[in-house]
Amino acid sequence: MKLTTWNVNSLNVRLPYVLEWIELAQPDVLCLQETKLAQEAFPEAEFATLGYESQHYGQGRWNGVAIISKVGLENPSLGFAPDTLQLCEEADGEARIVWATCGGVRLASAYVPNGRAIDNPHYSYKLRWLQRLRAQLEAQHTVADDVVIVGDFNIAPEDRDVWNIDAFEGKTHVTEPERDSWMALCDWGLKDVFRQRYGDIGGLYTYWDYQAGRFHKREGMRIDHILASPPVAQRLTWITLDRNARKSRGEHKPSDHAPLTANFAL
DNA sequence: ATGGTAGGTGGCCTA
Repeated sequence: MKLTTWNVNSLNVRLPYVLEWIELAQPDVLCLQETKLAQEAFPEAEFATLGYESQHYGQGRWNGVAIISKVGLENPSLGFAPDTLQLCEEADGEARIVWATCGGVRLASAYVPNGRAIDNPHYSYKLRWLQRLRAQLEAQHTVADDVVIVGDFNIAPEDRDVWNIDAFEGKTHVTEPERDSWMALCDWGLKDVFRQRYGDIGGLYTYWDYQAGRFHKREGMRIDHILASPPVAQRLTWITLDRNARKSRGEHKPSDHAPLTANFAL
């Protein structure tokens, strides 16, 4: 199974680019974040033409996540499961996670809240959101299951996952509570399969800010991730980052994130 | 120390 995660920063703007990329890369499953589309505005037919089923969870304006699959798409579920509500303080009205079973794997496409700033209420929302993700994992799965959570986590797990840790003093994405929330997912049993494959290598990023020429200066962050349960992670054959997709090409303007693709012998 | 850019929206917010 060839599985891709990609924060497209508006599927409305990016659709031609995404369709072209699908034809070139031929993923079995493509998980998107930041579609910024209302539920009814999702271009389901465009993906169906290429042989893919899809499940979108959108609210328009902001957020929006999708799973697009040519290896089946069963038991879709939008948002967090109701039975984990009691484990957290609040319902989540934002369209940030969608689940489906594709090719025998229980998959989630997730767009973790950004956090904005440490003193912003959105930061504590981010931490609670991650807590609830862990709670749902615990409530519904065991580590022996084939479970994969992919998406934009808005967390750089280690210092080498940003271009210069000193530039992040007092900033979100690298704080201890965020990294603790990340570790809680890893402690449950999920594996960061990019890190599994690339060991100690740093300087490999999935996101570059549009501002200040960050991409051209190679100043990025590794914040998009593929987390797999042990039975799936063991079957990783390769994982690759399409950095070229971050470049402008002719008519195409890029997302600020690059697609990350893992292949599993499934 | 600030701003730089991109996208959606509607007379700024989010990233």
